[in-house]
Amino acid sequence: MTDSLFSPVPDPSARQARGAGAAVAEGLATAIHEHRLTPGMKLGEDEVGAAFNVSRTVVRAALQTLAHEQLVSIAPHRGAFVAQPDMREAREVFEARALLEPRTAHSAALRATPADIALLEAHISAEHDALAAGETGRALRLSGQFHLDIARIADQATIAAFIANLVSRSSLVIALYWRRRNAICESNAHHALLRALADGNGPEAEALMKSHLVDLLSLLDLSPGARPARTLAEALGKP
Amino acid sequence: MTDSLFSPVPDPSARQARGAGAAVAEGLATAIHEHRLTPGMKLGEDEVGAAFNVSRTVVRAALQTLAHEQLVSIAPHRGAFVAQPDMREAREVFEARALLEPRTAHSAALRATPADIALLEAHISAEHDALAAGETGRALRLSGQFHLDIARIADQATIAAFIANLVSRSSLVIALYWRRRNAICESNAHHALLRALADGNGPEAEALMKSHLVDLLSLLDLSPGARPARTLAEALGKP
DNA sequence: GTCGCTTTGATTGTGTACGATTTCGTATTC
DNA sequence: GAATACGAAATCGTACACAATCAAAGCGAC
Repeated sequence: MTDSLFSPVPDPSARQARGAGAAVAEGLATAIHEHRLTPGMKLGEDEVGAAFNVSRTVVRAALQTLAHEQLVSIAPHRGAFVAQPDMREAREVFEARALLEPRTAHSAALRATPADIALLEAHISAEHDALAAGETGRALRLSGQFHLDIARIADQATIAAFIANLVSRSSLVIALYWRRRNAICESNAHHALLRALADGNGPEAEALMKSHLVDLLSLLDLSPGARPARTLAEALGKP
Repeated sequence: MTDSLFSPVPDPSARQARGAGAAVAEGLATAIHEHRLTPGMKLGEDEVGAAFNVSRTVVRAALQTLAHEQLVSIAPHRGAFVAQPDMREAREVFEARALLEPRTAHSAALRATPADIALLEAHISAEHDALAAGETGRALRLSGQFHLDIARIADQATIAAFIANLVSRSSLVIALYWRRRNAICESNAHHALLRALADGNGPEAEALMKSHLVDLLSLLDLSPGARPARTLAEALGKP
């Protein structure tokens, strides 16, 4: 059952650094980013190990890695689960992004080379294609990659790492608190951002990024009386 | 030999959550923060395990935790070493702090309760005492704790976690690139900050924090032709 | 029929053993 | 005499096995 989830690993040659543990972590992370693993799902060590054909030792390392990125939460003697950020954490994640990413976009606009622009264009195009093909999971992951690449262009590895963490967690937040399921077609913002970056227009890139993130936050349902997440609905509705 | 380094763990009841691994990580982290473990030192798994009376399994988990916080760097098949951030990373760490902490101080000033102020006062006092007693390591760690507590008062757990990471790494940067060894007596800045926080003066707290961080950065020796760190000098001069 | 306790099952936490890889010391050769 | 190649020791990476712990099922009492 879980084999079908993990076997088509998108990038098998991603990193083999530090053994196979990183590969497992990468596979699980992309599965989470693509919403094939939804918040609250249990990640049993034997189960994951069987899916990746590795032993529990390496699975444990991978889960710990993901726990440090706060993509999974480990309950002592209970196991690892895909994290379920509460509304407070959800708000904080986007607030932190609103604090970090605009200035990063500004820097990126001043440093972007034609090669960078081409890479971003390819990303947007791939995202569009995935969306057209109905693969909303892939589209969502590529959308995150877009933000991540901007941070990388800004050439601030430390802040880029923070943004990578926040983007990952945003995927969980979206899975839990997204309002309208089907409409993720706000790639206009990405197009506008790309234009500002290509023009080297720092202030505009900064403003566009800020408004983009505000828009994203406004599309979340963080009303105080909202559902306490679909913990049981998901856990019981799936198998 | 290493037993003498680790046995007097400052806070044995810190967290026993998630087994003993967290305790080992905490012990190593405080040792690094207090500059008792200096950048470049090797952290052999058996060695650390013997020091804490735990097996390699838990040591490995602890080292991986610290590696994710970038306090130690793990070289495949070589072992774990206390991280040696290069000058670029050193600059980035303080740039990131300058981006995050001022606004956090602003928020903290608006939310600080009398109990919070008392806690900060106690921290400053303890730092002063440690400095007077010649325990520069302890003083340095407490100085970091001061910044961390401000972030906690601001009630932004996500950003506070980032700041905690940056403060930790700052300790490594200071160990490597500090200019004048003996003069760390700039606790005046902390006093002024405390005053602004107690008065609930957000803008002043923000400005003070910013200038404080700029001062700290200016006290580092990040000239391009500086020494390539004291890797061997420290490793050979200590024992 | 429902609540509480006990037992059983499964899963995680930890320790240990074996294999792979690197490194350091030594001997050999140019 | 210096550089290189080889061998041995040490260390890390992974797998497996046992013990501790928790959750749920089974049973009994109210």
